[in-house]
Amino acid sequence: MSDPRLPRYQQIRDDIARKIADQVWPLNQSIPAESDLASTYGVAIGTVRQAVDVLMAEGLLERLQGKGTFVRRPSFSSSLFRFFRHHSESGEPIMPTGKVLSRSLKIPPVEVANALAISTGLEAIAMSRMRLFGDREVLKEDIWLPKHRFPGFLDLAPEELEPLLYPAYEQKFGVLVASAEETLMVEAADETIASALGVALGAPLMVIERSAFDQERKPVEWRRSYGSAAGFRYKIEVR
Amino acid sequence: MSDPRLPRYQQIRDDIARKIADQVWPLNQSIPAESDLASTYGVAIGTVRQAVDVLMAEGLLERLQGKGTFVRRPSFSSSLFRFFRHHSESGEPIMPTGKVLSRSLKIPPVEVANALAISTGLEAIAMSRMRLFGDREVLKEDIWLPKHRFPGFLDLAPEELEPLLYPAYEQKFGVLVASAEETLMVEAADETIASALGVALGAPLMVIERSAFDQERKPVEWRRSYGSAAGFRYKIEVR
DNA sequence: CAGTGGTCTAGACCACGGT
DNA sequence: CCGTGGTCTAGACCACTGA
Repeated sequence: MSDPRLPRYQQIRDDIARKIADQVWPLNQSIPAESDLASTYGVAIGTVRQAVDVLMAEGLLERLQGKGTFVRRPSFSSSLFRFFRHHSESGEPIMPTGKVLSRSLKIPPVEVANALAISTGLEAIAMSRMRLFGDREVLKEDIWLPKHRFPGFLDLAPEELEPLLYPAYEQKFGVLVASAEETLMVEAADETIASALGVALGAPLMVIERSAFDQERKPVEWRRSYGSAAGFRYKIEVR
Repeated sequence: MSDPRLPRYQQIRDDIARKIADQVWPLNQSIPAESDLASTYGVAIGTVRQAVDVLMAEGLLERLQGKGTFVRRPSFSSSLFRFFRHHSESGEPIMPTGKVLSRSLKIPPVEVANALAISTGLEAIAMSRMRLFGDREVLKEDIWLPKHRFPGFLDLAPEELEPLLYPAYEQKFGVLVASAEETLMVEAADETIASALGVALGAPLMVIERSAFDQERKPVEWRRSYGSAAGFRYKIEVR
């Protein structure tokens, strides 16, 4: 299974997590009943429940009494789009889309290399991207990826990276973004950003730096997003 | 105990939570061993562990193997000061202080009454406050409290509300802030705010609206904070 | 109704901390 | 060494879901 020095329930957690990652148990489907798992793993049912508890806390599983235990994806991705809400005429939030402008290998700035936990001076994948609400350009993004986690990334067709990146990370490279840190600040628009977003030079910009992590909390992406501060709303639950 | 229709472990959770609130088991001290609790409550040890699991997830208890289970306070209050970081010359973050400018009873706007879950048209406690880093005024705050949770609030000496409000809420009124929702947006400074904070008229302001909740998720405070967007940094962990 | 997760029992032994 | 929490067992019965 995994490291045999770990507690049984951790080993079982790892095994279930792998089966989910390998889509042996696909998204939104139920996994075997806890009593079945207990007998296949040869442990008491309480031990299986401990493993499932951990996976529930991680957002990979959801228990529904009387129905079963279901594979879920952290609702995370939706929560990453809390900001820059633009509403349709009917008042519903619009799902933002993304359009990749360029991709290349570059040596990242030191702070990016640190954020990605790669040695300074080594190349990484650099990507420039525009986020759209409908046909309105609302967000310009500079994105960096550690190239060892994304082999062949530059060879992908642009369509494979649209409309959203995180599903592509998961399906093409098995990289699941499970958590992130965001830092928000306000800056004045310089000329390139102003023209890209169609705001006045010097207009207040909301700038969001995000470090994204996988489930082992290893960094898998760093990005910096720029958007007009007008109409910006960022809602967050604290603790 | 509490509602006898609830599962035993929930009743035990409530009883432990009450003993913590009443300081029968004070902050940073250990509570009785799980085996002791099991015999006093007359349940199996696993049931006590379930109750403690819940309280751990809520941040009220911390287990230390070999030592015991200790009463903690959600590290929350510190996390509320992530924003507007100003650094001393040595680079250490400075703890902000607060100075209450005025307190009175007023009828709050509808959206505040809703946020506090009180009937519209009823009076609430209104408070104006300035936040300081050292002797620099960096944040102006308008705060609303439901008066039934804070009897005698207007009679407190101002010193009892300084430097921080949440410890005063807890010690004087037994109101523990356990979670909050914050919404961030950027606005232009009007004349009163501009002069209060010493920024130019129309300068970009970071505006933070916060609804604070107790452990039953009942609203206990609503506030709106204004600060200059220059130098603003807000760091948040997502999911 | 059968099958699922939710609660609970009454033990056992292990790992860690401090005396 | 003892006392703490951490892991694990092998059952039991309850509550909910859907056929």
